[in-house]
Amino acid sequence: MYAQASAKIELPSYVQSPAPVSEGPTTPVTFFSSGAEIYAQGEKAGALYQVEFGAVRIYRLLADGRRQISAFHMAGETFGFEADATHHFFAEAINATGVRVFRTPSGTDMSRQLLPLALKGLTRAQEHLLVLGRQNAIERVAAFLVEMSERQGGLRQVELPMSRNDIGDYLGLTIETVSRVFTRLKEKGVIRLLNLRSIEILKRDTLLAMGE
Amino acid sequence: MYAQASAKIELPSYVQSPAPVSEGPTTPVTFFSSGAEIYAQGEKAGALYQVEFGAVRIYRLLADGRRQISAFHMAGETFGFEADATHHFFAEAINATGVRVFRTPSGTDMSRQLLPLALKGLTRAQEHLLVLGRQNAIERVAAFLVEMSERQGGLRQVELPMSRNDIGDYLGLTIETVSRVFTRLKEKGVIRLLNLRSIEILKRDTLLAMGE
DNA sequence: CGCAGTTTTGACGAAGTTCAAGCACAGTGG
DNA sequence: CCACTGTGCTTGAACTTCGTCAAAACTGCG
Repeated sequence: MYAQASAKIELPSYVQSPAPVSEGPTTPVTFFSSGAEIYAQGEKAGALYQVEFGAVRIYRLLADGRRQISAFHMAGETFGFEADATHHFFAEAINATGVRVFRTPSGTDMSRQLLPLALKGLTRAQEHLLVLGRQNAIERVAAFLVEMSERQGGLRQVELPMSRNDIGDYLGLTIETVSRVFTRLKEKGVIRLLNLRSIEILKRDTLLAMGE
Repeated sequence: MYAQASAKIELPSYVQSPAPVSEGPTTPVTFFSSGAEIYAQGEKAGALYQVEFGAVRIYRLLADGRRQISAFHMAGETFGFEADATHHFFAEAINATGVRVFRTPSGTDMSRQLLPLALKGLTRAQEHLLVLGRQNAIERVAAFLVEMSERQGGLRQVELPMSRNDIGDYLGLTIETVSRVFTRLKEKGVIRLLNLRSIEILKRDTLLAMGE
C-alpha cells in the first residue's frame, strides 16, 4: 500500500528497516525538505549518510549548468564516502527525506564496512556507463524502469520519487525525450501511468529485453 | 624516451615502478599478448591484478555486440576486485602487457588496502558518467586527452596505447566520430599527431577548457 | 476554482551514426 | 629493395536520433 496522507511525510511502500552502519547509541535522523542540499561539491567530507525514508540524488554540474545525476539513493542505502577528504559531488534530497548522519571518529577504521558499499557503488556506476555510452533513449528508460522496479522488490507497480527532469539528468536525456519514450511505452502497452510518479509494468519481459 | 625496439615488449616512457599491493615474496609477472583475455564476465573472481607494463581495458558487452569500455588501466594500477564472487566485466590486454596476479588467501581481510582503490575507481567512474551523459563529441575527446595526459605526468606528449576503436568504445562514440574530432583538433592547432598512437598537446589551456 | 509548475506534444534543426570508399602504414614475401 | 596485402584510420554523403524551441495540456495545491 502506498502511504497516502496520514502523515506529513511520504512513506513509500518500499521503505524497509535498514541495518545501521554502526552499532551503539542510535544516531538521530536529520530531516531534509524537498530540494534541500545535504552536502556540496568541494565541501569537507567525512560523514556517512544513510537514507531512512525519501530519496537522494547525487550529481555533478558543468560550468554551463548541465547536470549529470550519477546515482539515486533510496531508503536503506548509504552514501557520502569519498576517495579523499573532499566531496566530489552534490547530494540533495529529492523529496522530504530523513537521513542518519554518522560522523565517524577520526582514526576509526571503517574500511571493512565501507568496502562492500564502495564496490556495490562501483559496479552500479560501471553498469550505468554502459547505459549512457551505448544505449539509445528507449533502452535507457527501459533499463531505468527495470532498475527501479528491482530496487523496489520487483513489484509490478513502481514508484518514481523523482521528476522527469531528474530522470533525464540520470539517463543523459532531455525531459522531452524521456516524456516521449514514456508515451511510446504506454502506446506499446508495456507500461501504464497510474499517476505522474507511479507506473505499472504490464509487460515485464518486453521491458527487460529492451533494457537488456 | 619511447622504448623503440631493443626488446620485443613495448615499454612506454610513463612506466613507473608501482608499489606492490601486498608484501612478501614477489609474485611473478604474467604476460598477456595484445588482445589476450585476462578474465571474462561471469568467471569466478578472487584475484587482484596489478599492471606492470602495457595497458588493460575493462569492458562490458550488449547482446548485439555493442561494447562499453568502463576503464583503462595502465602501469602501476590495480584492478579485478568485485562486489561479489563473480566478475561483472571483461578484462583484456590492449598491448603486450605484464600483470602481477595476487591470489588473496581466502579469509584474508584486504579491505584496508582495497578501499582506497575502490573509492578511486568509483570517483573515476562517476566522473566518466558526466562525460558520457552530458558532454558532446569534442568535449569527450578533449576530456579523454586531458585524462591521459594527467595520468602520464602531465607531459605535452601523450602516448595512446589503445586504438581509435577502444577510444570510441570508452567515450561512447563511433570510431568515425573520434577520427573527425581528432582532425578538428588538429585543424584548430590544439594537438598534433606525431604518429597514430602518440599526440602532442599544443594548446593545453584550450584542451582543458574544452574538457571542462 | 484558479494558478504555477511540471509534463506532454509538435515542428524543426543539429549532432552524431551508418554506409561506403579511399588512404597510410607495417609486415611479408618475391 | 620494392611491390603486395591486411589492418586500422580518415573522409564523404545520406540518414536517424535526439535536442531545441514553442505551445498546449495536465496535475496538484492553495
